Amino acid sequence: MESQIKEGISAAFQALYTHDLAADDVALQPTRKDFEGTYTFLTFPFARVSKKGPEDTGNELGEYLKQNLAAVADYNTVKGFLNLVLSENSQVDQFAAMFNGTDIASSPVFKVERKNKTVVVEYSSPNTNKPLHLGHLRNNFLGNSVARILEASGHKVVKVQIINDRGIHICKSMLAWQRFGNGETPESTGIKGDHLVGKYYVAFDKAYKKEIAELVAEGMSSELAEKEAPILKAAQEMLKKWEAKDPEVYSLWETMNSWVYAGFETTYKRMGVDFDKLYYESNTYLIGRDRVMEGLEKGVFFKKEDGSVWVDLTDEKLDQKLLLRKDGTSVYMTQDIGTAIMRYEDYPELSQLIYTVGNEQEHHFRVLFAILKKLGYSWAEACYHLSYGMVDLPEGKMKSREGTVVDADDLMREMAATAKDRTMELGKIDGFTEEQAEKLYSVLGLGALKYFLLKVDPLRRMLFNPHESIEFQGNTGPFVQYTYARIRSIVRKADQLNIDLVTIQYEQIETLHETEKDLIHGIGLYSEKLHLAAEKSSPAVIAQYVYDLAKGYNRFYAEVKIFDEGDTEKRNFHIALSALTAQTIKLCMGLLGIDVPERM
RNA sequence: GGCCUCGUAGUUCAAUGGAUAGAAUAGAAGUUUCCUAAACUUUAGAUGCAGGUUCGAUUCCUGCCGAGGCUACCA
Repeated sequence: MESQIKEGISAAFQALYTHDLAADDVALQPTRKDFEGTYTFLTFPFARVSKKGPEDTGNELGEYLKQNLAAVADYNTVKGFLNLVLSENSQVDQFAAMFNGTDIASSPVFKVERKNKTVVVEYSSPNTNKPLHLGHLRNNFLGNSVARILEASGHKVVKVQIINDRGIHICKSMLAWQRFGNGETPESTGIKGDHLVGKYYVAFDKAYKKEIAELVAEGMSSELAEKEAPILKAAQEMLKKWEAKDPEVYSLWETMNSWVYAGFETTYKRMGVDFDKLYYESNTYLIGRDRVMEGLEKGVFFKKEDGSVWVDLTDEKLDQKLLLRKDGTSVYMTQDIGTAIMRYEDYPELSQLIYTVGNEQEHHFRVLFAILKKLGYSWAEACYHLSYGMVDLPEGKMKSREGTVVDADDLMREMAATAKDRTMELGKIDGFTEEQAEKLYSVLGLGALKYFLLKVDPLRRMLFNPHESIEFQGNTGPFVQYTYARIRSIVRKADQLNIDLVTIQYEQIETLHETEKDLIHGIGLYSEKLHLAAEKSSPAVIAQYVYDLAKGYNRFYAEVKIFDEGDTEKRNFHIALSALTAQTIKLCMGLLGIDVPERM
């Protein structure tokens, strides 16, 4: 539809002003609600071409389109705004072309052109010393949704994560467990593995702070005390032993990590995210170290007197960066270099490598990409940091050591509980089995949470109030889910009545309700929105779109009698339009990783 | 100090340089005779401040004020 109009405007410029304006260069925008029309064309920039005022230009173009384009039934011009009113015929045609019964995949609007490109999308990538929290939820939902969006746009997508399983943080948990753990295990305590390990991370911090306080009391400066606290020294010693593969340390490390992985697995499953390939820092840091040593030999990097290895990025205005400590151990950057190289070796055909990581690490990734480039990897250009804003609480930033984090497992559980309360109040689970009801609560709670976190532009930092943020009314996941469930109810009824949606006589439908026009137009925007979302790596585009669609449907639902309609073809059309809307909603919610219920 | 984000209704979010700045929520008033009121309708309410570019600025530029992040031999 849109391309028809663009062609028409292009032709009009040729016919009226003998001016070349490629159809692709015609910019159309949606007509504002207060004016009649569907598409609006701005004539301000073309006053020079037409040698007339914007309003006259609009009138001339409008008249030409009305005469020569069947789709344009009428027009109106306000200042430089040419509003085009579509003919009802053309809109019915547009619907007929989009609707293909229940077989959505074969519908032209939803058809996907497979591109021969592989995109690697990284997300989650937690440390293994503590459980996942609210920040990880935004990360996982965002990365997973972007992967789905790219997949739906025709790319081959590989979902990966780097598991930060080595380093000083896990040594802290290990040390604390050794000293204070009394042999506790997830089995012995009934505590989920990731939470148990997290408990000892907190215990370490407590002991560390206590030691600092004691040293300061003995007269040491707090700055020095932070470095000299014996328990920290012991953790650093443990890291060295780990890198030397000391059997006792290594075995404890394997045990505690396995607890954490079992815990993460449960959480991911509940979140509805998964991965195609996992990378472990304990493997990649070795590659990173080798490549750094190679770079050192080639003179890309340099060594300081104390033996530490650095890269000089002052030419890129990025300062110097440490790559290997003087004791030879690796830092975060070292392993990230190795991870990137491994990924490229695993997927040499990749055209993009997306890192879903918070905006606090923007500097880190600028440095990483600059280093990869300096090492001569042409694919460094294909690396992209999908940065997103932090999730803040009303009292400020979440701090895991101060216990102000919102735990992912707790939050998901609470969401489902709220969904249950709400559903019970409304008395909507007649005929549900216990199992179906529980499933529904989980779908609704998770839908509310995912939608809440995804509807905001990723770049923005956002506020999460645990007690107020998640609603089930208005611009929310459950609102969209409810709209879907309502339509499914209609389609079930139509099935019972043996209504045939495939052989609708569209030529008998001569008039359309305003809400029907809006819906047809809205559904037609799907592929445009999908591409925009892919281009911007922004699920928020999809969330806004599907909300508008659902809202439009609810208006239709309230204003149009769907079954109670004398004209059989019209009735069938109402149902078909409902069915196509439901299909579109399901598809969009799928892009966000949100399930839709058949009943609620 | 330097670099990077961001300041929109009471609150949480929208707005490729375009019309009278959209939603949701909280507030006020309504809607239940096909289909699910987790819905629909009406109403009131906002661009931090000061300049500049433009026919036109929430959007681009400059300065100021305010919030956050980065600037680790943490990850």
